[in-house]
Amino acid sequence: MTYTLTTPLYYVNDRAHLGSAYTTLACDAIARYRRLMGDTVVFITGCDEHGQKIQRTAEAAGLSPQAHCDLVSAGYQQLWQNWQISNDRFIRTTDPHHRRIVEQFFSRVEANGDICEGRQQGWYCVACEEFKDDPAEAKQPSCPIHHKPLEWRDEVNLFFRLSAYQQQIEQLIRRPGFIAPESRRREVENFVAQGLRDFSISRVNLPWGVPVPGHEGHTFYVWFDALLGYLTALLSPDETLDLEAVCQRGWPAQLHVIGKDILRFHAVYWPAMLLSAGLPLPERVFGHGFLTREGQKMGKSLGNVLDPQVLLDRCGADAVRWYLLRDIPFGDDGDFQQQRFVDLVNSDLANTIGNLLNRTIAMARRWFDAAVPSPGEGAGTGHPLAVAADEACRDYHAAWQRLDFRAAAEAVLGLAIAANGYLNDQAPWSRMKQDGQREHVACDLYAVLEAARLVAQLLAPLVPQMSDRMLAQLPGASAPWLEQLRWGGLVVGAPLPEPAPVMGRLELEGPL
RNA sequence: GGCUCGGUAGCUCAGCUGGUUAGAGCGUGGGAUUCAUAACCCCAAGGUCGGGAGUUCAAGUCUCCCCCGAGCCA
Repeated sequence: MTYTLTTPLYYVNDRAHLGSAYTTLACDAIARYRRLMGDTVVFITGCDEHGQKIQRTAEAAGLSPQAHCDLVSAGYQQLWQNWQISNDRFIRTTDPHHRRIVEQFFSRVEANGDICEGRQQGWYCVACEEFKDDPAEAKQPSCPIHHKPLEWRDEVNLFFRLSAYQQQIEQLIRRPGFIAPESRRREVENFVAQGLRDFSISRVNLPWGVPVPGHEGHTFYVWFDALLGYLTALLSPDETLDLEAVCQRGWPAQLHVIGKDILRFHAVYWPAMLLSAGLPLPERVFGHGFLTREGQKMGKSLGNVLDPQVLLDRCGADAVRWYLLRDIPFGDDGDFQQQRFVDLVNSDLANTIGNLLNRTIAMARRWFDAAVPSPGEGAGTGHPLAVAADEACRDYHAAWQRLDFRAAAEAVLGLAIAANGYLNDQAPWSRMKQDGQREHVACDLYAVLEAARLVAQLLAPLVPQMSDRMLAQLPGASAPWLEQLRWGGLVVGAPLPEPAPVMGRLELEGPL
């Protein structure tokens, strides 16, 4: 099947921070898992580049808005490339073909009678790109989030008739699984229960935006055009395809992964817009939590921002992926703790898993002519490690269904721990000193190597580079992943190369 | 102000419909071992389960109040 998933289209107001990297990493893991499972994946990410905030940021930097956007979005693309993110698309809302999609979408919505003119009056936060509810007589109100003064606006805007979709949205968010994690659903329910209000989708006197066709002087509100980027991303720039084609190109998305702060846009506004345009709705919206650092909010003022590029350069992609995916329950807020990060990477990846592979290959090479020993009859599916592997696989796949990376990682780890324990119980190094134990040892080593191979396979979506390094040391026939996950895939008699550590221990000097 | 989530070992968290000595991993201490990336394996210490009251034969698990933290809405 086709599995379309998206990160948010990141706003190019500033360069990427760890939060964006976290979302993107998580999506990358999901995309890799689905591909391995045989799905046709369309993994979309990109940048959202319109709006007054961008215009002002560019001005402040002495750049044209376009030049500013080019710069920042190139930074995102480079960053994802450095992280080896496997996105299939990178959409920019300033891409020329995006404008065509926005126009088409709008005309559908307008034709459906869902656009009306209205006067929008109130205090506006440019940083939020949002009207606030402060009373008109307020003196110099400021935004509670950005701590910046609000600006008084009084303008005629175009409104989208969100109120017309009250019942359909109520029904939608009641659908089990649409909003995930479950704990976040109530929040949206409460909001919807208060009654949906029409929201403005255009701004006047804002040149940096997509012009609204047929409405001179109006450009689209950033959120209206940003969400549509998910559709544009499905169409190639050189095609003359239009909105009609998105359903053949992977729409509806199976999953929107977003930060919890923009849940409402994705779970309420966006579906209503799609309903109005007669397009199918996404299957699921997953709002994950935020990351703090050593218990504190990351921010420029505190000077404690973790730069994803620095993190990558100093620690490597796999270490960071493992820590974030394995230690933070996906959906909850998480705290980045350097000591714990180092402890977990070293313990899980270097010691438990890396060393398992290393010690087993070393033994097999020494005593069995540097090749995979023959297990005889003893290492069939009834073998304790085969049973453990089977259980690990079951837990692992079940965890992925819930997007529970942590449980998936723990399932893999459990198999590695079982294999290490088995080795210690059997103590092949002692048996080799006794007569008549050679076959027994051969069988044990085969089973442990096979368990290590399965560990490597299961690690593929989580820590792909480490997985590759492990598999390069374990001879196996090439086959689809699900077949690779069956016990017994290791090729008897195949040469075992000299073991090389697949994950070095992290030794960080100074804070990240 | 209304509502919603959390507050369980140093750290991150499990603990279903209330029922034997409250669990796991990391960290810490000890032991065993030598195949291995001073790794692996085993054992141990460590918690009055935010505070208080109540329901019950029995509460981390239910009810109420309070304290702390996060969030949504006003």
